[in-house]
Amino acid sequence: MYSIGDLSRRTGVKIPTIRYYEQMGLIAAPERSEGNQRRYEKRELERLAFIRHARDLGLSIESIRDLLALSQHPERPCGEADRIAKEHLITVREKIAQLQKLERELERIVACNGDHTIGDCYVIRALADHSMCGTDH
Amino acid sequence: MYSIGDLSRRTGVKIPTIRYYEQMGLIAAPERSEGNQRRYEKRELERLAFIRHARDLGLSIESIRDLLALSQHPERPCGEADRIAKEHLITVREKIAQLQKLERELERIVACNGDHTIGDCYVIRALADHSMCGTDH
DNA sequence: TCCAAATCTATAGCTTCTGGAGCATTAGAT
DNA sequence: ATCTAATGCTCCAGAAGCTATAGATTTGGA
Repeated sequence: MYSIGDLSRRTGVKIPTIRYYEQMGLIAAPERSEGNQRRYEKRELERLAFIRHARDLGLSIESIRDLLALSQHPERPCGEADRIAKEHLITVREKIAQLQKLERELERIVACNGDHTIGDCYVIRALADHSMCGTDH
Repeated sequence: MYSIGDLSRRTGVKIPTIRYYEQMGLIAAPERSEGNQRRYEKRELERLAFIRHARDLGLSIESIRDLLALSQHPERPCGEADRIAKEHLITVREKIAQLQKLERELERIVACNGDHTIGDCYVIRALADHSMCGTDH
């Protein structure tokens, strides 16, 4: 039996976050001690670790809910789980591409060395005038 | 004189967002028409375009507030503006690196082709068992 | 037994918007 | 001048995913 604090330490999920996940229905409401404190079993530790890992990978609460539901049915085909992961991979790749565009833009903007005044600062001017951009965004 | 709708069309910032920026103090409360509608000048159009551009580059409202304050003082040295942009570039690069780690992880996980069952699905197992990961996160 | 640490509930706040309800104003056509 | 469709107003709630606070209670160890 783990207290909520134990669970938090073992999974790295903060205590209020565990309670939040319970509220969101990602984990079931656990048994309570005589004094009404949450008491968890190993099963719930594993489930929370699963959630933590998926969150670390950037999956949304919604996707995780779906994956957890799927994992309750080991006999079903896994195409759906595969689809969720693949879809997420696509969004991750899009995000990377987007950020790399920003990186290039910022690199150009930051080329100013800070030894002059705001009046002719490239950072400020570049932000004020979109037409100075190299890429579209 | 622009109405809020004009401003929105010209800058690509949605109307409620413009009102939100006003509330947040990024743009000043403009003049009003007799009937209490917002009426903007070119100055405010430019300021909003600046904000839009900076947001597109991912700068926080706080950073933008600072940059706008700086731009009011063209005679001051621009080291601070430079610092804000450089700092942002660093966080962008960190985000990219983080996402690339996730990309590699997801690529490995997704290698499953969806033609079997949940019971032995690599997606599900990889999420359940952190030790299957190639990288730390 | 006593006390500090942990936990409880309920609620509000964070960030950056976005959307809706219900009503008022405006611009353009007639 | 009048009508009407589009636009604007304020206020409030919600989205995502937590985080923090307050004030009360429970727990575990000395």
